[in-house]
Amino acid sequence: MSDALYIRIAKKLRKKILSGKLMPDDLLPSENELALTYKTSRVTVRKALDILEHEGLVKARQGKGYYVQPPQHSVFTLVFGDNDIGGVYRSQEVGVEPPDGEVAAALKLSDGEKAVVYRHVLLRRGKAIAYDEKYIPHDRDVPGVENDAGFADFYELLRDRYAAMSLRTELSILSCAPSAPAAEALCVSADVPLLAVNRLVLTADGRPVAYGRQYLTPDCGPIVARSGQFLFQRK
Amino acid sequence: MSDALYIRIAKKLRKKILSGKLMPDDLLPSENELALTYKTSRVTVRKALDILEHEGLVKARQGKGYYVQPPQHSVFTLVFGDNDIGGVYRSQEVGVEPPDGEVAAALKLSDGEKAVVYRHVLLRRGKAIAYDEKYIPHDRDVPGVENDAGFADFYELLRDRYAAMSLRTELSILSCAPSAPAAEALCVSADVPLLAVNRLVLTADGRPVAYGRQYLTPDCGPIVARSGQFLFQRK
DNA sequence: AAGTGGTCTAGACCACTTC
DNA sequence: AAGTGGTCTAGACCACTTT
Repeated sequence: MSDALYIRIAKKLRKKILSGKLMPDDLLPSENELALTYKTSRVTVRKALDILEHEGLVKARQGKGYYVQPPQHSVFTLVFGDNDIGGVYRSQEVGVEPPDGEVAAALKLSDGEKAVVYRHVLLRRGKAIAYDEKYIPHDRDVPGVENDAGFADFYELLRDRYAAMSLRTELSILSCAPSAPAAEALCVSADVPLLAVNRLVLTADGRPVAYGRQYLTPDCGPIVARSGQFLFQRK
Repeated sequence: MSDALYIRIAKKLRKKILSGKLMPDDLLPSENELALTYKTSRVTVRKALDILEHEGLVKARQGKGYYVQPPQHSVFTLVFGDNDIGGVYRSQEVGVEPPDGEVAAALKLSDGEKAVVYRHVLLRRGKAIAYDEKYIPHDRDVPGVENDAGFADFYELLRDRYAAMSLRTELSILSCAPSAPAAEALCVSADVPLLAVNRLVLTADGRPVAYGRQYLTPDCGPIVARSGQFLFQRK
């Protein structure tokens, strides 16, 4: 191991925790003890412990010490792009419409307000496997209908109006029978169960700015999530 | 703000990024510049930048500087417990069975090997809203059938054999029509689309140790995921 | 050569917990 | 009072990138 010292210390402690040598709620050696053990400074030991704390393996309590945390078996990371089911998008239509009730509620539109709609069908090997609808509140000041040829994800569509870093999304996943337009676009009968993925895009302060619905056929395969929080690469 | 200095610095920089004052791929001031600006040491500035790097807002490049990262709009955090759909669990049956093909494949069981099965129905306000099956490879050495009265999650069932911290789980979410036993247990007809959540529990080195299937009726509501990585509480 | 981040030290003082 | 983690300093040297 030619890692930095604090990486090596973190690895050794992590191994003890993952192997069960240190069990949940156990107390780790104190920072001073670890500094003596590894013949280093307290600062370096703290860097190692910070890593484990970020990974959720350990929690520091002032005046007490570092405790091994019980595992978070209910937290999963799901990678699911607006635009990465895999396949070719074919634009179905773009237009300005009065939205249906679900969309109006999600976007908090009042009566009479309209939305720009982008509808696409996703093809894989020539077969329709998903149907995608995107709704953005219609704003007379903004040229609403753009990019009707290619496929754009939400953040491209909203780029001119919102800083990319300021938006977040809530996904809702449910099972449903296809709606009439979806059944037609996907060429499936009404009894094929589809996976519906609804996407609500919000500003940092919670105002809805866009709403999307995707209907996935069984050909898309399952949506997969892995336990553990997403960790940004720490070399 | 009576936060620590490094927290205050992180907040100011974070605000500039989220508001769009600093855009993706922009270069932040160097550590030395920031140390001068905030009249502090390089170490304290680094602590602030570390936070932003963990949040994925910024990335350090040696010899160059800190760059604002493009947003990760495809990464979501899903909280979905083995046992927290909400409601009361009623044990249906516990037994040792030859598993069906899907289960045998997931658990990599060879022909003739059996599995301990736990079946439960989840009730909410007296109504069946979910059906739950758990499979654990049958091992003669281990008392397989235990806890048949109450409901136990996977990590309780596996606690005696595996250190809690050493296991991870993969979820697969898909839409399906109910299987015959599920339809019967849930009292739904075969054309109600259900959400199926399959759960594969693995050791750290990838050996499967348990498999579960949950069938959720529309009454369970959608599965919800939020964009952004799960951040362990950093006070 | 000069500037950047990456690692590390040997202190200091504070706030909190336990005895 | 003694031990714990929390914050902060003022240096040092290294590796990498740019000029």
